[in-house]
Amino acid sequence: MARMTKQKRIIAEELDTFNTFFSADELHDRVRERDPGVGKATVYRYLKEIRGSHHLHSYHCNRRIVYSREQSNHSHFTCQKCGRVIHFEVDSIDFLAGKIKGNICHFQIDVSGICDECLARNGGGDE
Amino acid sequence: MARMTKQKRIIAEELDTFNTFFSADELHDRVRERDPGVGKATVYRYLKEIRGSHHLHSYHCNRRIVYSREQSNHSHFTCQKCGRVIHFEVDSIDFLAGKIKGNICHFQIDVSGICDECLARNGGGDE
DNA sequence: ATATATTTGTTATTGATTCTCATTATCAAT
DNA sequence: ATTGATAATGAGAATCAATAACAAATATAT
Repeated sequence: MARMTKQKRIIAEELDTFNTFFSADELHDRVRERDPGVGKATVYRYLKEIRGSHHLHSYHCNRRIVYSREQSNHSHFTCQKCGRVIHFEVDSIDFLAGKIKGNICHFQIDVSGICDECLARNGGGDE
Repeated sequence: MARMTKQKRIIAEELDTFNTFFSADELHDRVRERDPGVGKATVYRYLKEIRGSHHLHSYHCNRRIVYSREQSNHSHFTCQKCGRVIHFEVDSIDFLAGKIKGNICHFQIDVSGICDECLARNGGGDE
């Protein structure tokens, strides 16, 4: 069973200062401002420990793990040519009805394709 | 402008032998069966070159890039506790209407939360 | 306070992807 | 067929977030 430690307390408190998405590394930076001795492995371990609870949600974005305190439906469109990422929000999860067996912490929609600008430039790169 | 080469031809042909999702590494393996000299960087470069065309779609899954020849709406639910991944299909993209400015090659929905089994085991890991 | 199981920090690895750069190949125009 | 400009290649190194290993330090129940 998990034990509370000085390090975890600091990490938990600093975690609470984020209002938006953050990475393990960003959190580690804030933690080290208070205690330079805390190793990044400890941060990664703690995040893994509490993710999935209502305190922390995690998901993938551009091959990295990203965290947020609030449940979110942050979704994005990525251009496969130029790599540009455009965020958007989806308000309803009705389309998921009946598909998930479990407790949904959050969802994200990942759309990829060719953005308008790249389409204008070379017709979509399919020539 | 892109030039056709012996290597690209082999890669393109082997790519066609996949009926489902595949990774760059898996493709590299098949390519090397025909020409052991083809480097992995060439495979990665070619995939990057043609992805987004109607010949190849790419998306992320668990911090890796995965490819498919067919457009797909392959979506999944990942349990944040046990890591289990459950795939499902979503038939309509009506809910994306008006949100994307560009040409949609494919989309995926990434749901995360706690699966039924983990919920039964420890109530969601939030204690 | 003692025992013991967990946690920590350091350091080393992993693993997919990208970069480097000298060499080679493509292709349009001679 | 030859050339020249430039794109492509292969081998290996670099990157970079995330993990693993492990000895030393700590927390909690007794």
